[in-house]
Amino acid sequence: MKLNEGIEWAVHCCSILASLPPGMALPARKLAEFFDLPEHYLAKHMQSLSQQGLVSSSKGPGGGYRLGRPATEIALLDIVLAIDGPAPHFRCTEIRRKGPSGVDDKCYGKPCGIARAMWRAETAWRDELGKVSLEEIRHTGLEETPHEQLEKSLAWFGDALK
Amino acid sequence: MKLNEGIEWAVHCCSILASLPPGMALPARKLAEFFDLPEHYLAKHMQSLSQQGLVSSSKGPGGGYRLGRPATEIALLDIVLAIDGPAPHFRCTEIRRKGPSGVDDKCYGKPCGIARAMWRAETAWRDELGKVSLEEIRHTGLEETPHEQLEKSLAWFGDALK
DNA sequence: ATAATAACGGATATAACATATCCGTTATAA
DNA sequence: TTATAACGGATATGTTATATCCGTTATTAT
Repeated sequence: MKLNEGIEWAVHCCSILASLPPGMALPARKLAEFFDLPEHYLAKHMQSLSQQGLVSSSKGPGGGYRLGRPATEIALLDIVLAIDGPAPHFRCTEIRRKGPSGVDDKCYGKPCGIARAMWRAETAWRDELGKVSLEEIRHTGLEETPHEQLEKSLAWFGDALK
Repeated sequence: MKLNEGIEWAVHCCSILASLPPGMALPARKLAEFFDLPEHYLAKHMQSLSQQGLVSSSKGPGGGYRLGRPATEIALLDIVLAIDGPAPHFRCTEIRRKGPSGVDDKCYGKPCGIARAMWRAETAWRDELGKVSLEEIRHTGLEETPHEQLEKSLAWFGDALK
């Protein structure tokens, strides 16, 4: 199993948006260029973020994306779910009911113990993602970005936002 | 993202094997029949379990699969990894290094904070799966299986093991 | 010995999903 | 009026999961 690559893209893009001067917006085109990503496909992911309210969008020249709420109030989990969708990764198909020994559906109460255990693990995963704020991501990212890259980025965005 | 359906199959099958009288083995054919699963495909998954030592196999008539070690010493995590493979779900493609502002690879020390956060969540997931033993799965399963199904199952396996 | 069973590995076919592009539409700013 | 940019829908492509089939080897029962 592999997580959607768009998750990595979306988190990085949100982190950039979190560092944007208030009032400014970045179009998907610029974000794609900055990370060397396929423009149209990234645009699709940005639309998913927009639908969830994580970013707000404005059309037309000078338009683009900005954060939909403060970076302290966006969890890594929010971004992951926006891209990956809300469905649990483990899907119980109730094979315990199938086959020659299965009995009527109404004999089974709660979901089977195997599914419950798998879902508990998924809850632990989500909880961990829920603890991380976009602000933390942004801060750590800034701290750990090489100086040279930081300068190049500032210059590039300076030009881009002209 | 969706987890391999074979995980559900494998855990259920292991749970059956854990209830098998010592010395007995069940062929993939019988397991597939019992859960109404595609025989050859299930056989592939059983081979994965075998490669990891979770089950041991014996060829020829009367042969089949049995647990490779006591159910108390097999974690749900072991089964999940045997089927799903050891690779992490989140794969960092290092897009931070790409694009016009990226700098030389050796300027980047540890993996980026986003990947680290994603991997922390995955560790939480694995930890939770590591806490659950096959013996617990088996016990819970037995307790929650409808009486009628239990009787049918015993009869069916009785015939099957003749 | 011979026949039947069953795991095993490799090759292949099919279905589902992720990845990626394209197009027409709408909104908006210059 | 023109250019920009988000948006939604349709489509193409690639990759992975699902599923089957085959020949081989080991083993048991006849």
